[in-house]
Amino acid sequence: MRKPCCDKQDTNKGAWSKQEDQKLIDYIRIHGEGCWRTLPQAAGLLRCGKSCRLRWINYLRPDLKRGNFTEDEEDLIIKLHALLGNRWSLIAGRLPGRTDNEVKNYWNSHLRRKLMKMGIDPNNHRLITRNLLPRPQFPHISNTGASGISPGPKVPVTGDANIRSPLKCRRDNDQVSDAASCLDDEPCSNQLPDLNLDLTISVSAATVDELEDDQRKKNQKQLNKLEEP
DNA sequence: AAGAACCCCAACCGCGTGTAT
DNA sequence: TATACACGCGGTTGGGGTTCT
Repeated sequence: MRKPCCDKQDTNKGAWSKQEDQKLIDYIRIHGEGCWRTLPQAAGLLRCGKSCRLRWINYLRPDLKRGNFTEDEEDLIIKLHALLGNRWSLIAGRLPGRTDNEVKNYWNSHLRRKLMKMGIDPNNHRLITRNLLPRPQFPHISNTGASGISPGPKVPVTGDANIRSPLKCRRDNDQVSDAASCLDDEPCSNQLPDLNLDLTISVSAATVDELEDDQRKKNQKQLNKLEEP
């Protein structure tokens, strides 16, 4: 059995004090990041390593961009979410100065609602059509699966939709946005026209399929590049 | 003014993966 | 090969702040 990451009875929990923050900053300034398990003791902190790591990554890192998300960032998050699903660390990796936690929180508190207001299903980035769609819905797609907000069966994905890092393979039943599978399976007539993933203005419907296919290949290449060490 | 309801976000938790032994 | 450990990820929680009634 796996041991707990730290001796819980000897650690503080909850909000960090300024003194704790300072100790962590000072320690990392001198010794650098890493060895999170031994860091708390070495830095004189009564915290578990995990907690230190999270505090540093999400709050104390000097390169963090604080403040509201710009419209450009919003657009990018939406588009990346359509492509990558709930892979917050991957999405955050493309937003300099933003953390996965920040992006995840922003998605759950703002962007989900914003999309729903616009009549877009945030889970699969399709228009919410309510009986307007003549063609059948895809039976393998769950309405709740991709976001992880509502509990429900996780949908295993196949093919290109399951974009993975060659180094950091996620769980086998990892969740990926249905939009991603949508891109792979067939053209989505009700997909947002401006979600062309190239972050450019949309093009005529006649060429959307072609471009999507082309873009998919480009994106895959880029992702593979970015994932390389 | 006060309590309820809602929202936001920092922090925690459990689990999967990679690596050392 | 098997096991233990460290790390990183995504989902969830809870407390403080804000808005509503």
